[in-house]
Amino acid sequence: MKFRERLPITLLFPLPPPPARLMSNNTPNLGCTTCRNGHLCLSRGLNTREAALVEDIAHRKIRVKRGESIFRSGDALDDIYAVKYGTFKLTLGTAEGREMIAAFYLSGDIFGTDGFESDTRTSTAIALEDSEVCAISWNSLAELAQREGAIQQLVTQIFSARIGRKQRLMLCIGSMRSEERIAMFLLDLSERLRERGFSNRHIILRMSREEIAEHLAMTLETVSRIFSLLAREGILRVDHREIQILDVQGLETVAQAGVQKRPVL
Amino acid sequence: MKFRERLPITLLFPLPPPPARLMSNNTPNLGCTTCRNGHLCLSRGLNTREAALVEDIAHRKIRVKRGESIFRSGDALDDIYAVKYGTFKLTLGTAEGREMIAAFYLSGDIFGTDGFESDTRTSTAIALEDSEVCAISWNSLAELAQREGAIQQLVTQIFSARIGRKQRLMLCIGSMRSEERIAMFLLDLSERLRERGFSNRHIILRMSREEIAEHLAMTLETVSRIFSLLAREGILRVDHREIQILDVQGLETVAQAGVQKRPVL
DNA sequence: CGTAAGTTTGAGACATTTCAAGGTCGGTGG
DNA sequence: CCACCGACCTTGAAATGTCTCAAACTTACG
Repeated sequence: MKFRERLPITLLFPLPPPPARLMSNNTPNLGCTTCRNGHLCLSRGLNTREAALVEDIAHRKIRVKRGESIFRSGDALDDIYAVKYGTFKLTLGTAEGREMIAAFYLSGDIFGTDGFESDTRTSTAIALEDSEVCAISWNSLAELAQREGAIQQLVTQIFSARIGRKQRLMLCIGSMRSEERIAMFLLDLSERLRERGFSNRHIILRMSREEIAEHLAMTLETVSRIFSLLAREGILRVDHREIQILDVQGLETVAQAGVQKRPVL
Repeated sequence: MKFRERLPITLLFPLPPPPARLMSNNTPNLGCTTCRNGHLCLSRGLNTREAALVEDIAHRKIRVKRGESIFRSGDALDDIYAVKYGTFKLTLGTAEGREMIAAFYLSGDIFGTDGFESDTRTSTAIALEDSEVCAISWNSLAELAQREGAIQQLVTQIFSARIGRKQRLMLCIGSMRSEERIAMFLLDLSERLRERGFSNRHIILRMSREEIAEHLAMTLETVSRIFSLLAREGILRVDHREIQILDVQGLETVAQAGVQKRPVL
């Protein structure tokens, strides 16, 4: 099923597709320097010369349709990716069929950074909507980092931040109740949208209840119940995948302490 | 309370302390090339010349007593560490007081690799027994990696492996029941001990039930109950912190599918 | 209009936590 | 030496949060 905006265009999450003339595969080098994600992506914090170097190795664009994968578990590992526009999920799986979504990636996010110890993908990246990524040859980037200290530092930061993020998610899953996890998830998403220049109060989810559940280690029914609960509390307005955060502070409170049961009068 | 071996010395986990003459702080450069952890640690897969370069920047040794920390959340981030001998736990915490143990590190493990995005520690590393680490200045290592492709590759592998490990733990916590988690934990520990040349059937735990619980996102009571259960099933022999794996295959089965309730005849 | 996919809601089942009590071990001091 | 203490571990019973199963509903779409 194809997802369609049901409202007049509200500038939301994620970035709308660029004009059609840019949509062909192997677009000519458009450049990180002009990319709207520059402040988040691989050229973050670099000077013009350094950014140009990154630009040179990040020119390969790949478009994927909703539901298609960029890489799959078991694939050989050559590239890392930056989301140009769209959204991805990264799924982990075990032999016995347990599954989990390790992360969602928004425009400007870098992904595909695990599995270097075996040169084999251990996860699968799937587009949640029609999307485009910049593919960056890991060898080229490593070579570049070898020559350019600032770029090496940036790569380190990206890896290190990735570890930190996984750890926070782990802590979230391991120690929070479902309301708290959902609140956390929404606040995180909201913040990331804000960083990308969008409303942080008005979110259109690109993922299903089931995908949220798989990410936060719970069932889709529980996700649904929590959304309803938060809506009843007046913290959210929930209309299918369109979420409005009515009470940010309330949501933060829930994230920290769960919903306080109010005494029945 | 100081932990003491209660059995005739069985060569177990972790490495026994080196002879006393090596125990002073700032030991002269003893060298990764002669270190018994060489095959696991920062010189893994390097040739003699490269290993010597690593050796040059990894000469600083720090001893810590049981319960002391190597670094704490909020500290400035200068070094990464390799465990020379002993065991460490890495604890994460949130402002609201939720806690979790993100990892246990054994001899040869590298730790302290998160927080580079802000140059600030986001976790605390505490020794579970009297231990010693090699401190490696991150700046020196980065500089070295800049010149030596093989070392840069190794650093990448270490970071990437760290991400993979966190992901697997996340999957474990998110999708497994408590018996399965404990079985997984023991199998992982067993395998790591084997890699270090010790018995993989006979384990002396360096961590309390509570610490295992904090690591696997459950309560200490549940940990205790599962140990008892697995002992009743004949899979383990449990005597306080001394664990014998009697039935490896059985344990693997539990890790994959939990304990099957046998019908009451 | 019917179907499929996604979502909501309820009721009962279940795993794990919480609370509480008792047990063991090793160390310490009378 | 023995009694006591604190830290740690074990076990039970009740409480609780989440899951499972089931049904009904919505929306998109042929």
